[in-house]
Amino acid sequence: MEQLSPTAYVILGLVRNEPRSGYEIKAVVDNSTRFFWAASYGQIYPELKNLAEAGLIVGSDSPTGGRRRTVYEITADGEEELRAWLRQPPHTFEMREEGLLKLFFADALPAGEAVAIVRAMRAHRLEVNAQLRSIEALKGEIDDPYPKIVLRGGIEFTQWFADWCERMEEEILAAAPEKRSS
Amino acid sequence: MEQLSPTAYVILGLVRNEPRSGYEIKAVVDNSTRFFWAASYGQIYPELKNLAEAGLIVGSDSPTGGRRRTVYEITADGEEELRAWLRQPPHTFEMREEGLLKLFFADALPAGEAVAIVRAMRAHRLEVNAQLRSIEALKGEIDDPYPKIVLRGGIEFTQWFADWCERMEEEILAAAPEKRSS
DNA sequence: TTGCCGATATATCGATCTGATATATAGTGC
DNA sequence: GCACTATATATCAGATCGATATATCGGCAA
Repeated sequence: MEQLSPTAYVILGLVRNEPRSGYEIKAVVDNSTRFFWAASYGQIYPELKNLAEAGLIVGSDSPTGGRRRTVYEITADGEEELRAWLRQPPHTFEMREEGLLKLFFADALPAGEAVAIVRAMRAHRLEVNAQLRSIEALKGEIDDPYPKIVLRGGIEFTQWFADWCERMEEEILAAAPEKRSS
Repeated sequence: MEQLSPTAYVILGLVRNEPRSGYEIKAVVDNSTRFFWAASYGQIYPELKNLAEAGLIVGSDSPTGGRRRTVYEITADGEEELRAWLRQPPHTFEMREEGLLKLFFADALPAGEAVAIVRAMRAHRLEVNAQLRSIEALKGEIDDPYPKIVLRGGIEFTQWFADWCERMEEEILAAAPEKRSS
């Protein structure tokens, strides 16, 4: 166990307060960390085994009727490992935005078609913004303040990005005014 | 050639106006699209072969002394493929921010230690902001407006993010005022 | 002029990660 | 009884990353 991946710490963090199955972890990730750190089954299940083998979590069988089910909870070693990671400076900062990539190369299109790209980006960001707002509405009662801070950050960011797209649309139209319509 | 990856279009876009070697493509990516779409040698060289095989680019030997060197340029088919992609709505929007992940789980740390996380995020964003500004200073003369728009977007975004970190630092300190020092 | 360093150039590989798919069972609605 | 969805685990091809290997070139300093 030389070095855990950030995804391993997602799991550690999510089983810290309550025991969870791999399926539940995936579901929670898809409603929370997904927006800045996604995880797929292909990562979660093997990682649960690694972490259990390393003694950072322990699994226990907890079947629902005839359907097998293993829930994991964190160990004292796991808690220590999680805190140690939290105290290290973060290393990974990545963004993949196909829309910005298209905008970057928009010169290859006839003048005026670039607005469609910023409009698509704006629409997508507003959609995510709405998703995050509905998550916020659901989670009003939780006491842990940090997930709330991060969630509000996501809401503010998607709004900022959408506004930037709007400004860029105007700027592009100002340079190619013949496409003002539509 | 069922479906090209966005990285393939990065290559198509970058060899569109001037012939470039794989090495040059990597260097240009690292100073431009890296901030929203990175590419490694492990992608670029195999992809150059795929694209050449598909007839979207053509390579020609252009050695420097005894050092072999292959530069690629786009074909008419490649230009068509690039434009067709630009007209499709973007699909990929991903972000991996280890700092936000740590902030999300900061409740596992003693009160007050969360400020270190937002400070580290802020410092990193300001660093990237400075990098982008120096790139902007170098590229003042280029006429293609779209890379400039994207670059300014990156500058504004990193600034916005740094400011958000600052606001969150104040908010966290307001909740745990005993850590005001340092 | 020799030696070293950094830039140019191509290539590869293990590890990670994604997205899709496969296989079951449980519960719900009709 | 049937269809459908949710729960639960698992796997795999392909994409990607980060690091490393190999080799040549140009410049510069001892």
